[in-house]
Amino acid sequence: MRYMAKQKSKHHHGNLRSALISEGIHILEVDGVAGLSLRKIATAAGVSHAAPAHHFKGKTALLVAIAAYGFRIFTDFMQEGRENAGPGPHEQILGLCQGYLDFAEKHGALFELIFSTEIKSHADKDLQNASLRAFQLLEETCALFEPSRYAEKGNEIMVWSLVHGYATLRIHNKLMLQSDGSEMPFELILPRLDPKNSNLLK
Amino acid sequence: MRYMAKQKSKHHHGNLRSALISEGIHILEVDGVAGLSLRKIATAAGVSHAAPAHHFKGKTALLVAIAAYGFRIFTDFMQEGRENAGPGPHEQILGLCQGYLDFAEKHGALFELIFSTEIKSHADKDLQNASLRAFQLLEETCALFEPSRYAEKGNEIMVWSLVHGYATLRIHNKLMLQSDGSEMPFELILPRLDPKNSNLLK
DNA sequence: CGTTAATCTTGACGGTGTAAAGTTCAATGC
DNA sequence: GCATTGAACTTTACACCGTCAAGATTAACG
Repeated sequence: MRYMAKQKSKHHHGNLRSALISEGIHILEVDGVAGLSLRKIATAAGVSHAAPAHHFKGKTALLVAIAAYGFRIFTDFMQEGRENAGPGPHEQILGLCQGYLDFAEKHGALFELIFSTEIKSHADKDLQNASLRAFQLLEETCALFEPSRYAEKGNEIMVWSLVHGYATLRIHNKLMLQSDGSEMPFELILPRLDPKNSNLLK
Repeated sequence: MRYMAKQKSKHHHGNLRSALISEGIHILEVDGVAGLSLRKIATAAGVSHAAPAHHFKGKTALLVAIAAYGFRIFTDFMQEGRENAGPGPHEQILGLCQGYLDFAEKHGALFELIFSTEIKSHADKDLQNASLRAFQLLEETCALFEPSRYAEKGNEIMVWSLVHGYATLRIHNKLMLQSDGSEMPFELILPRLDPKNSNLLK
């Protein structure tokens, strides 16, 4: 259900594998990580509860595949955030972070899944590639700045830690409030970095 | 077992409630969050699987109690990190963060639990107090610096986000490496803040 | 000493992931 | 054209899980 097989049903189902991932993401957004079970996914895809075993080694393997897909959505959000931002280096990195935060807010369960210890510990190639691409997008954006004076990739890891911490704390913390009750905007805690080629235009 | 009741066994067990929390933390360190079940905790405490229901409303309530205890350990780690650091403001905040990171490393499962969405969403008073105390310790340390020019509590939230993001990313990411393969030290990404009363001694 | 209430046990229920065995069916070889 | 093969899926079963209801035990109290 809810998922239209692209090719006419060949064997019994057609393309169960991608359907399971698709249904998994859907259930994730509805019931959260806690409500995501293999049997529920299988039922949603219209197959018996043991059918997924022929496409994924176990529940974790299916979750890993879902997470890899989630990572690509995550990367798209960051990319889009960048494109919607102004051309300046600071605007660019801020836009990327805004995409980061938008994803965490709109796809909270998926965000929780892709950064859960159960998933990241399993060394799946597809997942690692998807995860790496996300970080590379950040690296590209950080390349607009002079590298950190203190350590190689210092800027990258500083920004990544900052935005990731901000995102996770915002999800389950109410500590991020200013005294007037409004939320602390992320741009106010992101340090300004030295733009590269700052001798050209300014 | 493994836990000695302090008072001679009164009813049947004595003080099941605290024993369950204690056993829960122990199992957590051995089997991780995924391996932590109500029945396992009950068995470890030497009672039947339904006994915990008389002390905690459900599994989540027990986990919340464990998390509250974990938050106090967490706060102790930060306190100790501060005390082991030098007297300067930057050394103090760095020491606190080091305690933060030590806790995340040595008590990874507990760290995962206390910041899990399942726990933090439940509004338990004891948990909130324990959680608040942790943040207050950070606020005290940030009081050694001039407040952020950009936003109230800007320093607090910046440091908290930074160290939290660094800790969580370090747990399940291998991206924090410099080109020589060594880990990026936290002190290299923590921006220097303006110490308060900087006109006195220097 | 009898009552009461808290503590804990026992048993049962539906749900979970996983493994084994059986069934269906498309593709392949002759 | 037809039997064979093997993949896809189903059925059945098992151990474990959280939770609930009912019963047993025992401390505390009048």
